[in-house]
Amino acid sequence: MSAGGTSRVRSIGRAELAASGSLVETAYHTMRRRILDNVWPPGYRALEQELALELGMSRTPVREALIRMQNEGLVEVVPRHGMNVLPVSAEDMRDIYQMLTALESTAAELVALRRPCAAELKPLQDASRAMMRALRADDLEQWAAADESFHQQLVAMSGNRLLIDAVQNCWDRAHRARMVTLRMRPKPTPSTREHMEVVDRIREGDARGAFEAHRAHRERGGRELLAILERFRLKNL
Amino acid sequence: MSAGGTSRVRSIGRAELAASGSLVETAYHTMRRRILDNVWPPGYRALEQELALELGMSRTPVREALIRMQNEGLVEVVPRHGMNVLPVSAEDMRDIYQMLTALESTAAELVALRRPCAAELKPLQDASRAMMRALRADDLEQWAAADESFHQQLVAMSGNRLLIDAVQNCWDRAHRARMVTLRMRPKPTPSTREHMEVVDRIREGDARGAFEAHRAHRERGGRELLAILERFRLKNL
DNA sequence: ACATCCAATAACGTATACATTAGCGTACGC
DNA sequence: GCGTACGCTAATGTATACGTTATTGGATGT
Repeated sequence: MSAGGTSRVRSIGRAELAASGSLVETAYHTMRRRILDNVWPPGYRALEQELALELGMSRTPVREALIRMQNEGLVEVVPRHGMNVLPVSAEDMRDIYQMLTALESTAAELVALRRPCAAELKPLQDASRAMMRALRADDLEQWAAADESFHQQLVAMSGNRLLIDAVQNCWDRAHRARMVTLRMRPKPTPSTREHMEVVDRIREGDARGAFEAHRAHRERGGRELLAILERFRLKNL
Repeated sequence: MSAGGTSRVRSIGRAELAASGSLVETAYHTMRRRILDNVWPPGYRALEQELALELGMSRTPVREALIRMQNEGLVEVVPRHGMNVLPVSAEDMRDIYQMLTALESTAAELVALRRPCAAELKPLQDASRAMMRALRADDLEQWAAADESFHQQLVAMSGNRLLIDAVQNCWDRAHRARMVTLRMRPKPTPSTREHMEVVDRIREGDARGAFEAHRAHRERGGRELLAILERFRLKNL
Protein backbone atom coordinates (compact mmCIF):
# COMPACT_ATOMS: atom_id res chain seq x y z
CA MET A 1 0.00 0.00 0.00
CA SER A 2 1.07 3.55 -0.65
CA ALA A 3 1.73 6.35 1.83
CA GLY A 4 -2.04 6.68 2.20
CA GLY A 5 -2.27 3.50 4.18
CA THR A 6 -5.43 1.67 5.05
CA SER A 7 -7.40 4.03 7.25
CA ARG A 8 -4.81 6.64 8.00
CA VAL A 9 -5.52 9.64 10.18
CA ARG A 10 -4.87 12.77 8.16
CA SER A 11 -4.58 15.21 11.01
CA ILE A 12 -2.09 17.58 9.39
CA GLY A 13 -2.84 20.00 6.57
CA ARG A 14 -1.86 19.30 3.01
CA ALA A 15 0.49 22.26 2.96
CA GLU A 16 3.23 20.37 4.75
CA LEU A 17 3.08 17.59 2.23
CA ALA A 18 3.92 19.92 -0.63
CA ALA A 19 7.27 20.82 0.96
CA SER A 20 8.97 17.78 -0.50
CA GLY A 21 7.99 14.41 -1.83
CA SER A 22 9.63 12.67 1.09
CA LEU A 23 7.77 11.78 4.25
CA VAL A 24 10.98 12.21 6.24
CA GLU A 25 11.19 15.82 5.05
CA THR A 26 7.55 16.36 5.89
CA ALA A 27 8.04 14.95 9.36
CA TYR A 28 11.19 17.01 9.92
CA HIS A 29 9.73 20.32 8.78
CA THR A 30 6.45 19.83 10.61
CA MET A 31 8.03 18.86 13.91
CA ARG A 32 10.75 21.52 13.72
CA ARG A 33 8.15 24.21 13.16
CA ARG A 34 6.00 23.00 16.03
CA ILE A 35 8.97 23.24 18.34
CA LEU A 36 10.14 26.65 17.12
CA ASP A 37 6.59 28.02 17.39
CA ASN A 38 6.21 26.60 20.89
CA VAL A 39 3.29 24.41 19.84
CA TRP A 40 5.34 21.64 21.36
CA PRO A 41 6.88 23.50 24.30
CA PRO A 42 10.08 22.49 26.06
CA GLY A 43 9.51 19.31 28.03
CA TYR A 44 6.86 18.10 25.59
CA ARG A 45 7.06 14.35 25.23
CA ALA A 46 5.71 11.99 22.63
CA LEU A 47 6.30 8.41 21.63
CA GLU A 48 7.39 7.51 18.14
CA GLN A 49 4.12 5.76 17.53
CA GLU A 50 2.08 8.78 18.64
CA LEU A 51 4.05 11.06 16.36
CA ALA A 52 3.65 8.63 13.49
CA LEU A 53 -0.07 8.50 14.02
CA GLU A 54 -0.38 12.27 14.26
CA LEU A 55 1.72 12.86 11.15
CA GLY A 56 -0.11 10.17 9.24
CA MET A 57 2.87 7.97 8.48
CA SER A 58 4.70 4.98 9.93
CA ARG A 59 7.40 5.09 12.58
CA THR A 60 10.21 4.80 10.05
CA PRO A 61 10.23 8.33 8.59
CA VAL A 62 9.46 9.79 12.02
CA ARG A 63 12.50 8.06 13.48
CA GLU A 64 14.73 9.34 10.70
CA ALA A 65 13.49 12.89 11.20
CA LEU A 66 14.03 12.58 14.95
CA ILE A 67 17.64 11.54 14.43
CA ARG A 68 18.24 14.76 12.55
CA MET A 69 16.48 16.88 15.14
CA GLN A 70 18.49 15.22 17.88
CA ASN A 71 21.73 16.05 16.04
CA GLU A 72 20.54 19.63 15.89
CA GLY A 73 19.90 19.72 19.62
CA LEU A 74 16.18 20.39 19.35
CA VAL A 75 15.06 17.15 20.94
CA GLU A 76 16.40 14.30 22.94
CA VAL A 77 15.34 10.74 22.26
CA VAL A 78 15.27 8.56 25.35
CA PRO A 79 14.82 4.87 24.53
CA ARG A 80 11.63 4.06 26.39
CA HIS A 81 10.21 7.54 26.82
CA GLY A 82 10.01 8.81 23.28
CA MET A 83 11.29 12.18 22.18
CA ASN A 84 11.58 15.07 24.56
CA VAL A 85 11.61 18.68 23.40
CA LEU A 86 14.76 20.06 25.01
CA PRO A 87 14.49 23.13 27.18
CA VAL A 88 17.16 25.79 26.71
CA SER A 89 18.84 26.81 29.93
CA ALA A 90 20.57 30.10 30.65
CA GLU A 91 23.89 28.28 30.28
CA ASP A 92 22.79 26.98 26.89
CA MET A 93 21.94 30.51 25.85
CA ARG A 94 25.38 31.66 26.95
CA ASP A 95 26.96 28.94 24.80
CA ILE A 96 24.72 29.78 21.87
CA TYR A 97 25.55 33.46 22.03
CA GLN A 98 29.26 32.71 22.26
CA MET A 99 28.92 30.73 19.04
CA LEU A 100 26.84 33.41 17.35
CA THR A 101 29.33 36.08 18.38
CA ALA A 102 32.26 34.13 16.99
CA LEU A 103 30.59 33.08 13.75
CA GLU A 104 28.60 36.14 12.82
CA SER A 105 31.47 38.55 13.36
CA THR A 106 33.57 36.34 11.13
CA ALA A 107 30.77 36.53 8.58
CA ALA A 108 30.80 40.34 8.77
CA GLU A 109 34.55 40.30 8.26
CA LEU A 110 34.29 38.01 5.25
CA VAL A 111 31.58 40.11 3.67
CA ALA A 112 33.68 43.25 4.10
CA LEU A 113 36.67 41.54 2.51
CA ARG A 114 34.52 40.74 -0.49
CA ARG A 115 33.80 44.45 -0.99
CA PRO A 116 30.19 44.09 -2.09
CA CYS A 117 28.65 46.74 -4.35
CA ALA A 118 25.82 48.99 -3.24
CA ALA A 119 23.17 46.73 -4.76
CA GLU A 120 24.39 43.83 -2.72
CA LEU A 121 24.23 45.88 0.46
CA LYS A 122 20.68 46.96 -0.22
CA PRO A 123 19.01 43.98 1.52
CA LEU A 124 20.98 44.74 4.68
CA GLN A 125 19.97 48.38 4.62
CA ASP A 126 16.38 47.45 3.89
CA ALA A 127 16.36 45.16 6.89
CA SER A 128 17.85 47.91 9.07
CA ARG A 129 15.24 50.38 7.90
CA ALA A 130 12.49 47.81 8.53
CA MET A 131 13.82 47.54 12.08
CA MET A 132 13.59 51.29 12.58
CA ARG A 133 10.08 51.40 11.17
CA ALA A 134 8.94 48.53 13.36
CA LEU A 135 10.48 50.21 16.37
CA ARG A 136 8.67 53.45 15.70
CA ALA A 137 5.41 51.54 15.26
CA ASP A 138 6.14 49.65 18.49
CA ASP A 139 5.70 46.34 16.63
CA LEU A 140 8.18 44.06 18.35
CA GLU A 141 7.30 40.97 16.30
CA GLN A 142 8.00 42.90 13.15
CA TRP A 143 11.22 44.19 14.68
CA ALA A 144 12.36 40.68 15.58
CA ALA A 145 11.60 39.45 12.07
CA ALA A 146 13.59 42.29 10.51
CA ASP A 147 16.45 41.72 12.95
CA GLU A 148 16.52 38.06 12.08
CA SER A 149 16.41 38.93 8.39
CA PHE A 150 19.43 41.24 8.77
CA HIS A 151 21.51 38.59 10.46
CA GLN A 152 20.46 35.89 8.01
CA GLN A 153 21.35 38.07 5.02
CA LEU A 154 24.68 39.00 6.47
CA VAL A 155 25.66 35.43 7.19
CA ALA A 156 24.39 34.22 3.83
CA MET A 157 26.67 36.75 2.12
CA SER A 158 29.70 35.20 3.78
CA GLY A 159 29.60 32.44 1.20
CA ASN A 160 30.65 29.89 3.78
CA ARG A 161 28.07 27.11 3.78
CA LEU A 162 29.44 25.52 6.94
CA LEU A 163 29.16 28.80 8.78
CA ILE A 164 25.67 29.47 7.43
CA ASP A 165 24.40 26.12 8.67
CA ALA A 166 26.02 26.43 12.08
CA VAL A 167 24.55 29.88 12.61
CA GLN A 168 21.12 28.70 11.48
CA ASN A 169 21.25 25.95 14.06
CA CYS A 170 22.14 28.46 16.78
CA TRP A 171 19.23 30.66 15.78
CA ASP A 172 16.90 27.68 15.88
CA ARG A 173 17.97 26.81 19.38
CA ALA A 174 17.68 30.39 20.58
CA HIS A 175 14.41 31.18 18.80
CA ARG A 176 11.99 30.42 21.65
CA ALA A 177 14.04 32.32 24.22
CA ARG A 178 14.25 35.36 21.93
CA MET A 179 10.50 35.37 21.43
CA VAL A 180 9.69 34.97 25.11
CA THR A 181 12.02 37.76 26.20
CA LEU A 182 11.01 40.12 23.43
CA ARG A 183 8.71 42.13 25.69
CA MET A 184 10.97 42.00 28.71
CA ARG A 185 13.85 44.01 27.41
CA PRO A 186 14.23 47.72 26.97
CA LYS A 187 13.43 49.06 23.54
CA PRO A 188 16.13 47.62 21.27
CA THR A 189 17.16 51.00 19.93
CA PRO A 190 20.92 50.42 19.93
CA SER A 191 20.64 47.33 17.76
CA THR A 192 19.54 49.24 14.71
CA ARG A 193 22.37 51.74 15.04
CA GLU A 194 24.85 48.92 15.52
CA HIS A 195 23.60 47.19 12.41
CA MET A 196 24.07 50.38 10.44
CA GLU A 197 27.58 50.64 11.82
CA VAL A 198 28.37 47.13 10.60
CA VAL A 199 27.02 47.96 7.15
CA ASP A 200 29.13 51.13 7.08
CA ARG A 201 32.31 49.23 7.91
CA ILE A 202 31.46 46.67 5.22
CA ARG A 203 30.86 49.38 2.65
CA GLU A 204 34.25 50.89 3.48
CA GLY A 205 35.82 47.48 3.08
CA ASP A 206 37.00 47.73 6.69
CA ALA A 207 37.09 44.03 7.51
CA ARG A 208 38.54 44.41 10.98
CA GLY A 209 36.09 47.19 11.74
CA ALA A 210 33.12 45.14 10.58
CA PHE A 211 34.34 42.23 12.66
CA GLU A 212 34.74 44.32 15.80
CA ALA A 213 31.49 46.20 15.30
CA HIS A 214 29.49 43.05 14.91
CA ARG A 215 31.30 41.39 17.75
CA ALA A 216 30.46 44.27 20.05
CA HIS A 217 26.86 44.16 18.85
CA ARG A 218 26.54 40.48 19.64
CA GLU A 219 28.31 40.70 22.96
CA ARG A 220 26.01 43.46 24.10
CA GLY A 221 22.97 41.52 22.89
CA GLY A 222 24.12 38.38 24.66
CA ARG A 223 24.81 40.21 27.93
CA GLU A 224 21.42 41.88 27.76
CA LEU A 225 19.58 38.65 27.13
CA LEU A 226 21.40 36.78 29.88
CA ALA A 227 20.72 39.60 32.32
CA ILE A 228 17.03 39.28 31.58
CA LEU A 229 17.07 35.52 31.98
CA GLU A 230 18.65 36.06 35.39
CA ARG A 231 16.42 38.91 36.48
CA PHE A 232 13.24 37.00 35.62
CA ARG A 233 14.65 33.70 36.90
CA LEU A 234 14.06 32.09 33.52
CA LYS A 235 15.92 28.85 34.05
CA ASN A 236 14.44 27.04 31.08
CA LEU A 237 12.83 28.16 27.88
CA MET B 1 15.27 -13.78 15.02
CA SER B 2 17.92 -11.72 16.74
CA ALA B 3 20.63 -9.48 15.28
CA GLY B 4 22.40 -12.60 14.11
CA GLY B 5 20.08 -13.08 11.17
CA THR B 6 19.86 -16.22 9.08
CA SER B 7 23.30 -16.65 7.51
CA ARG B 8 24.94 -13.36 8.18
CA VAL B 9 28.39 -12.48 6.83
CA ARG B 10 30.63 -11.42 9.70
CA SER B 11 33.27 -9.54 7.76
CA ILE B 12 34.16 -6.98 10.43
CA GLY B 13 36.11 -7.62 13.59
CA ARG B 14 34.42 -8.05 16.93
CA ALA B 15 36.18 -4.96 18.26
CA GLU B 16 33.73 -2.59 16.62
CA LEU B 17 30.82 -4.36 18.24
CA ALA B 18 32.10 -3.62 21.72
CA ALA B 19 31.91 0.14 21.16
CA SER B 20 28.25 0.31 22.09
CA GLY B 21 25.32 -2.01 22.33
CA SER B 22 23.58 -0.32 19.44
CA LEU B 23 24.07 -1.42 15.85
CA VAL B 24 23.53 2.14 14.69
CA GLU B 25 26.47 3.24 16.83
CA THR B 26 28.57 0.40 15.50
CA ALA B 27 27.74 1.34 11.92
CA TYR B 28 28.42 5.01 12.56
CA HIS B 29 31.78 4.54 14.27
CA THR B 30 32.97 1.94 11.79
CA MET B 31 32.08 3.94 8.71
CA ARG B 32 33.33 7.24 10.13
CA ARG B 33 36.68 5.67 10.92
CA ARG B 34 36.99 4.15 7.47
CA ILE B 35 36.42 7.52 5.91
CA LEU B 36 38.79 9.40 8.23
CA ASP B 37 41.49 6.77 7.67
CA ASN B 38 41.01 6.92 3.93
CA VAL B 39 40.03 3.24 3.76
CA TRP B 40 36.99 4.54 1.95
CA PRO B 41 38.57 7.38 -0.03
CA PRO B 42 36.69 10.38 -1.39
CA GLY B 43 34.43 9.31 -4.21
CA TYR B 44 33.97 5.86 -2.73
CA ARG B 45 30.45 4.64 -3.38
CA ALA B 46 28.39 1.89 -1.86
CA LEU B 47 24.76 0.88 -1.76
CA GLU B 48 22.89 0.58 1.50
CA GLN B 49 22.53 -3.14 0.99
CA GLU B 50 26.26 -3.59 0.37
CA LEU B 51 27.10 -1.66 3.52
CA ALA B 52 24.57 -3.66 5.51
CA LEU B 53 26.07 -6.91 4.26
CA GLU B 54 29.61 -5.78 5.02
CA LEU B 55 28.73 -4.55 8.49
CA GLY B 56 26.73 -7.64 9.23
CA MET B 57 23.41 -5.97 9.91
CA SER B 58 20.25 -4.97 8.08
CA ARG B 59 19.72 -1.78 6.10
CA THR B 60 17.88 -0.05 8.93
CA PRO B 61 20.77 0.79 11.27
CA VAL B 62 23.01 1.54 8.28
CA ARG B 63 20.49 4.07 6.99
CA GLU B 64 20.25 5.74 10.38
CA ALA B 65 24.02 6.01 10.65
CA LEU B 66 24.20 7.42 7.12
CA ILE B 67 21.72 10.15 8.01
CA ARG B 68 24.02 11.28 10.79
CA MET B 69 27.10 11.16 8.58
CA GLN B 70 25.30 13.14 5.92
CA ASN B 71 24.40 15.82 8.47
CA GLU B 72 28.07 15.95 9.38
CA GLY B 73 29.08 16.44 5.77
CA LEU B 74 31.13 13.26 5.53
CA VAL B 75 28.98 11.56 2.93
CA GLU B 76 26.25 12.35 0.49
CA VAL B 77 23.36 9.98 -0.05
CA VAL B 78 22.00 10.02 -3.59
CA PRO B 79 18.70 8.17 -3.90
CA ARG B 80 19.61 5.51 -6.47
CA HIS B 81 23.36 5.52 -6.18
CA GLY B 82 23.91 4.82 -2.53
CA MET B 83 26.25 6.81 -0.34
CA ASN B 84 29.15 8.74 -1.71
CA VAL B 85 32.17 9.71 0.39
CA LEU B 86 32.43 13.44 -0.17
CA PRO B 87 35.71 14.87 -1.41
CA VAL B 88 36.93 18.04 0.27
CA SER B 89 37.77 20.80 -2.17
CA ALA B 90 40.17 23.69 -1.62
CA GLU B 91 37.13 25.92 -1.16
CA ASP B 92 35.78 23.54 1.47
CA MET B 93 39.11 23.74 3.27
CA ARG B 94 38.96 27.52 3.20
CA ASP B 95 35.48 27.38 4.77
CA ILE B 96 36.60 24.86 7.34
CA TYR B 97 39.60 26.92 8.38
CA GLN B 98 37.48 30.04 8.64
CA MET B 99 35.25 28.17 11.06
CA LEU B 100 38.16 26.77 13.01
CA THR B 101 39.75 30.20 13.25
CA ALA B 102 36.56 31.77 14.56
CA LEU B 103 35.70 29.01 17.01
CA GLU B 104 39.08 28.03 18.37
CA SER B 105 40.17 31.59 19.06
CA THR B 106 36.93 32.07 20.93
CA ALA B 107 37.76 28.93 22.88
CA ALA B 108 41.19 30.32 23.74
CA GLU B 109 39.56 33.52 24.92
CA LEU B 110 37.04 31.66 27.07
CA VAL B 111 39.74 29.52 28.65
CA ALA B 112 41.79 32.61 29.49
CA LEU B 113 38.75 34.25 31.09
CA ARG B 114 38.35 31.22 33.27
CA ARG B 115 41.87 31.72 34.66
CA PRO B 116 42.78 28.04 34.93
CA CYS B 117 45.32 26.96 37.49
CA ALA B 118 48.71 25.52 36.57
CA ALA B 119 47.48 21.93 36.87
CA GLU B 120 44.76 22.59 34.35
CA LEU B 121 47.25 24.03 31.91
CA LYS B 122 49.53 21.04 32.18
CA PRO B 123 47.87 18.99 29.40
CA LEU B 124 48.32 21.90 27.01
CA GLN B 125 51.99 22.23 27.90
CA ASP B 126 52.48 18.50 27.65
CA ALA B 127 50.98 18.52 24.18
CA SER B 128 53.25 21.40 23.18
CA ARG B 129 56.29 19.59 24.48
CA ALA B 130 55.23 16.43 22.66
CA MET B 131 55.09 18.51 19.48
CA MET B 132 58.64 19.75 20.00
CA ARG B 133 59.90 16.26 20.71
CA ALA B 134 58.18 14.82 17.63
CA LEU B 135 59.61 17.63 15.54
CA ARG B 136 63.13 16.95 16.75
CA ALA B 137 62.63 13.25 16.01
CA ASP B 138 61.23 14.15 12.60
CA ASP B 139 58.13 12.11 13.34
CA LEU B 140 55.40 14.00 11.55
CA GLU B 141 52.60 11.59 12.47
CA GLN B 142 53.47 12.02 16.10
CA TRP B 143 53.62 15.75 15.62
CA ALA B 144 50.18 15.81 14.01
CA ALA B 145 48.75 13.73 16.84
CA ALA B 146 50.20 16.08 19.47
CA ASP B 147 48.98 19.11 17.54
CA GLU B 148 45.50 17.66 17.36
CA SER B 149 45.67 16.84 21.06
CA PHE B 150 46.58 20.44 21.91
CA HIS B 151 43.68 21.86 19.94
CA GLN B 152 41.24 19.31 21.33
CA GLN B 153 42.27 20.03 24.92
CA LEU B 154 42.03 23.74 24.42
CA VAL B 155 38.57 23.57 22.93
CA ALA B 156 37.38 21.08 25.54
CA MET B 157 38.41 23.53 28.26
CA SER B 158 36.11 26.17 26.82
CA GLY B 159 33.20 24.40 28.47
CA ASN B 160 30.96 25.18 25.53
CA ARG B 161 29.51 21.91 24.27
CA LEU B 162 28.11 23.48 21.10
CA LEU B 163 31.52 24.86 20.25
CA ILE B 164 33.27 21.60 21.05
CA ASP B 165 31.02 19.65 18.71
CA ALA B 166 31.26 22.15 15.88
CA VAL B 167 35.06 22.17 16.07
CA GLN B 168 35.16 18.39 16.18
CA ASN B 169 33.13 18.26 13.00
CA CYS B 170 35.52 20.68 11.29
CA TRP B 171 38.49 18.56 12.31
CA ASP B 172 36.77 15.46 10.95
CA ARG B 173 36.19 17.10 7.60
CA ALA B 174 39.74 18.41 7.40
CA HIS B 175 41.44 15.26 8.69
CA ARG B 176 42.27 13.61 5.35
CA ALA B 177 43.62 16.83 3.84
CA ARG B 178 45.82 17.42 6.88
CA MET B 179 47.27 13.93 6.67
CA VAL B 180 47.91 14.09 2.94
CA THR B 181 49.66 17.45 3.11
CA LEU B 182 51.67 16.60 6.20
CA ARG B 183 54.83 15.87 4.19
CA MET B 184 54.36 18.68 1.72
CA ARG B 185 54.75 21.59 4.06
CA PRO B 186 57.83 23.11 5.56
CA LYS B 187 58.70 21.89 9.02
CA PRO B 188 55.92 23.17 11.27
CA THR B 189 58.30 24.89 13.66
CA PRO B 190 56.26 28.06 14.18
CA SER B 191 53.19 26.12 15.32
CA THR B 192 54.79 24.96 18.52
CA ARG B 193 55.97 28.43 19.42
CA GLU B 194 52.53 29.83 18.65
CA HIS B 195 50.90 27.24 20.89
CA MET B 196 53.24 28.22 23.71
CA GLU B 197 52.29 31.81 23.14
CA VAL B 198 48.60 31.00 23.47
CA VAL B 199 49.25 29.12 26.69
CA ASP B 200 51.24 32.09 28.03
CA ARG B 201 48.41 34.50 27.31
CA ILE B 202 45.96 32.11 28.97
CA ARG B 203 48.15 31.81 32.05
CA GLU B 204 48.30 35.59 32.29
CA GLY B 205 44.51 35.71 32.04
CA ASP B 206 44.94 37.86 28.93
CA ALA B 207 41.73 36.87 27.12
CA ARG B 208 42.12 39.26 24.24
CA GLY B 209 45.76 38.25 23.82
CA ALA B 210 44.91 34.56 23.81
CA PHE B 211 42.18 35.22 21.27
CA GLU B 212 44.47 37.17 18.96
CA ALA B 213 47.37 34.79 19.35
CA HIS B 214 45.30 31.79 18.48
CA ARG B 215 43.59 33.63 15.67
CA ALA B 216 46.94 34.51 14.14
CA HIS B 217 48.07 30.91 14.57
CA ARG B 218 45.05 29.58 12.76
CA GLU B 219 45.12 32.16 10.01
CA ARG B 220 48.73 31.37 9.28
CA GLY B 221 48.02 27.64 9.31
CA GLY B 222 45.08 28.08 6.99
CA ARG B 223 47.03 30.24 4.56
CA GLU B 224 49.86 27.74 4.54
CA LEU B 225 47.60 24.79 3.88
CA LEU B 226 45.67 26.55 1.11
CA ALA B 227 48.92 27.58 -0.54
CA ILE B 228 50.00 23.97 -0.61
CA LEU B 229 46.69 22.80 -2.03
CA GLU B 230 47.14 25.35 -4.80
CA ARG B 231 50.82 24.65 -5.46
CA PHE B 232 50.22 20.92 -5.78
CA ARG B 233 46.93 21.39 -7.59
CA LEU B 234 45.11 19.35 -5.00
CA LYS B 235 41.55 20.03 -6.07
CA ASN B 236 39.97 17.27 -4.03
CA LEU B 237 41.03 15.34 -0.98
C1' DA C 1 2.08 1.14 55.79
C1' DC C 2 6.12 0.34 53.29
C1' DA C 3 9.67 -1.97 50.71
C1' DT C 4 10.67 -5.74 47.48
C1' DC C 5 10.09 -8.86 43.93
C1' DC C 6 7.72 -10.50 39.91
C1' DA C 7 4.95 -10.63 35.87
C1' DA C 8 2.53 -8.20 32.21
C1' DT C 9 2.99 -4.75 28.97
C1' DA C 10 4.48 -1.70 25.80
C1' DA C 11 8.14 0.82 23.35
C1' DC C 12 12.02 0.36 20.95
C1' DG C 13 15.78 -1.53 17.91
C1' DT C 14 16.26 -4.18 14.15
C1' DA C 15 14.86 -7.13 10.42
C1' DT C 16 12.06 -7.89 6.66
C1' DA C 17 8.40 -7.04 3.19
C1' DC C 18 6.69 -4.45 -0.49
C1' DA C 19 5.32 -0.87 -3.86
C1' DT C 20 7.38 2.68 -6.45
C1' DT C 21 10.36 4.46 -9.68
C1' DA C 22 14.83 5.79 -11.65
C1' DG C 23 18.11 4.06 -14.66
C1' DC C 24 19.70 1.01 -18.07
C1' DG C 25 19.80 -2.04 -21.82
C1' DT C 26 17.56 -3.46 -25.91
C1' DA C 27 14.84 -3.31 -29.82
C1' DC C 28 12.96 -0.71 -33.15
C1' DG C 29 12.51 3.03 -36.57
C1' DC C 30 14.85 6.24 -39.62
C1' DG D 1 24.88 3.82 -37.89
C1' DC D 2 22.34 6.57 -34.70
C1' DG D 3 18.54 8.22 -31.86
C1' DT D 4 14.29 7.06 -29.34
C1' DA D 5 10.88 4.47 -26.85
C1' DC D 6 9.81 0.69 -24.09
C1' DG D 7 10.15 -2.67 -20.54
C1' DC D 8 13.04 -4.79 -16.91
C1' DT D 9 15.78 -4.58 -13.00
C1' DA D 10 17.20 -3.10 -8.86
C1' DA D 11 17.56 0.38 -5.12
C1' DT D 12 15.07 3.06 -2.43
C1' DG D 13 11.35 4.91 0.80
C1' DT D 14 8.10 3.38 3.70
C1' DA D 15 5.40 0.01 6.15
C1' DT D 16 5.16 -3.80 9.00
C1' DA D 17 6.72 -7.70 11.83
C1' DC D 18 9.07 -9.34 15.73
C1' DG D 19 12.19 -10.26 19.68
C1' DT D 20 14.19 -7.84 23.58
C1' DT D 21 13.87 -5.40 27.57
C1' DA D 22 12.71 -1.38 30.62
C1' DT D 23 8.91 0.06 33.18
C1' DT D 24 5.02 -0.27 35.78
C1' DG D 25 1.61 -2.03 38.71
C1' DG D 26 0.40 -5.32 41.86
C1' DA D 27 1.11 -8.99 45.05
C1' DT D 28 3.62 -10.50 48.95
C1' DG D 29 6.06 -10.36 53.13
C1' DT D 30 7.50 -7.77 57.21
